[in-house]
Amino acid sequence: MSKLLLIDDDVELANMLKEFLTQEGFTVTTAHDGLTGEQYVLAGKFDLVILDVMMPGQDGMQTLRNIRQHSDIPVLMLTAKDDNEGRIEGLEDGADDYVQKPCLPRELVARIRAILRRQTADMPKGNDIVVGQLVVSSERRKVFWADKPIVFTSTEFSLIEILAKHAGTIVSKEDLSIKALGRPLVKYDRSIDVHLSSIRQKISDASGGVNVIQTIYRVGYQLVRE
Amino acid sequence: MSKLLLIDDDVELANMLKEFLTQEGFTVTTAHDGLTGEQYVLAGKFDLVILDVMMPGQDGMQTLRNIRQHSDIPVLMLTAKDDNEGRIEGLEDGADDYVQKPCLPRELVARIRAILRRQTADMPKGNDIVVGQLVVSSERRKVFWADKPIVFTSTEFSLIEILAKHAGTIVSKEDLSIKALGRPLVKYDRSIDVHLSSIRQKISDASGGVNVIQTIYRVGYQLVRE
DNA sequence: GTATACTTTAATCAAGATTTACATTTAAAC
DNA sequence: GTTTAAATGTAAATCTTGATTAAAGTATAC
Repeated sequence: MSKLLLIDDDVELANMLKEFLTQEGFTVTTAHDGLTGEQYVLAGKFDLVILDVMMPGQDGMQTLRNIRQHSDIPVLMLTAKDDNEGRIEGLEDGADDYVQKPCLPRELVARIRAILRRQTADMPKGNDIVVGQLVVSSERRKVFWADKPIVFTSTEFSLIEILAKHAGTIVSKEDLSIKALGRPLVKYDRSIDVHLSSIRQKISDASGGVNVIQTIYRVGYQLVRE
Repeated sequence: MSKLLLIDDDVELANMLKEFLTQEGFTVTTAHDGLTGEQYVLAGKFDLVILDVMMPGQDGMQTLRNIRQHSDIPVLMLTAKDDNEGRIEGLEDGADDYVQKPCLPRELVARIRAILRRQTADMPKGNDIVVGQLVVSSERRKVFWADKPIVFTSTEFSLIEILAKHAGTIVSKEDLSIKALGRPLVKYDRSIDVHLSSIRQKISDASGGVNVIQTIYRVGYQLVRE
């Protein structure tokens, strides 16, 4: 069954949830602060993380960002009532869903199952993302155009990987910066533009002039399905 | 059950703890100074070390560093109240957790179990880590490429072991330094680079030109499954 | 002590990321 | 339509990080 990591400073609540989730057939590990949680994510092979937003020390948002530096694991956030700002912030930083605290365990389970289902549906074979002729292998960090390898640098790969994951939808430049470069976009920062330029060049060379990355002025970029 | 090594100069306290931990199902060996403790670590097959920071002669920090030269065994440190500096220093030097003295035996047991659980999550099957043609035997501290042994130094082994444990995911250079060398990465520190260079050379020689260690620029390294 | 194996530092080169600079495009205001 | 300010594309310069080799420092065994 699926392995969950529960990060919450409230030990009592965590144990209660753990008990309930275990009964539902999940394997649950708990961590009671953000830093420990992060280490667990890197070490253990979990399928999903449940992360409390409000924690002393390193809070949930920061933990989420740190986790996203290294891992694409689905994250479900536990948030205080009506914290819509945090909700939006978290979704931008890569959270997969939200549940309000205090929560009905049953709802929590339903959302966990929904995310896990979505996850496995998203990625059919291995970890390869296929968009038309373009194949992005997250596992090997390699990219192909119709089986022909394209050599990308590390940052270029991160960018095309993000675009490929969200193929068909628009990703903001801000998002690209945070997720691929690990820092927010500042004024006059042209890094993303330059990297995208190189990526387009390389894909164009490999494909014979195809441009799969579309610019949406003042909104972002999207990888188009041919 | 798990075998613990308790290193503490306070004979009376040590015996008390030993008794309690034994009742909890652990097998406990005691040492009353750092040097003796170190020898025990190297000699015996322990699962975890409980180490007092304040000891006459060689103190706990030094003992920890010495242990980390040769072993990745989990270490839980016993520290004086509010010694946050030492706490940070110790974590940087590779301690797995902290407990304040005087401590509730029950909390100690909980933390021991937490560390051991985390540890076993790291190593799911047997003790040999197999990644493609590469076999890393933690027990014997030996490495093979398709049954052909490769001779690694102690540090090289620690590095490839860590990478193998996290095969398929990225490990930061900072993490490698802390876990393999037992110290944080400082500016202009090229040690990890040099060791990785040697490791690559040896694996390449043994395999006939294969490079299994991938660099992710400014992020870290990962062992790829071929 | 001396020899040996190992680790770290130093130095150099190569690869990658970011900034700069300028051309071009876009959308809105007039 | 024309103008304008902001946003984007891209080439080149600059800065940062990684790879590799050799040399210097450390520890260990004999």
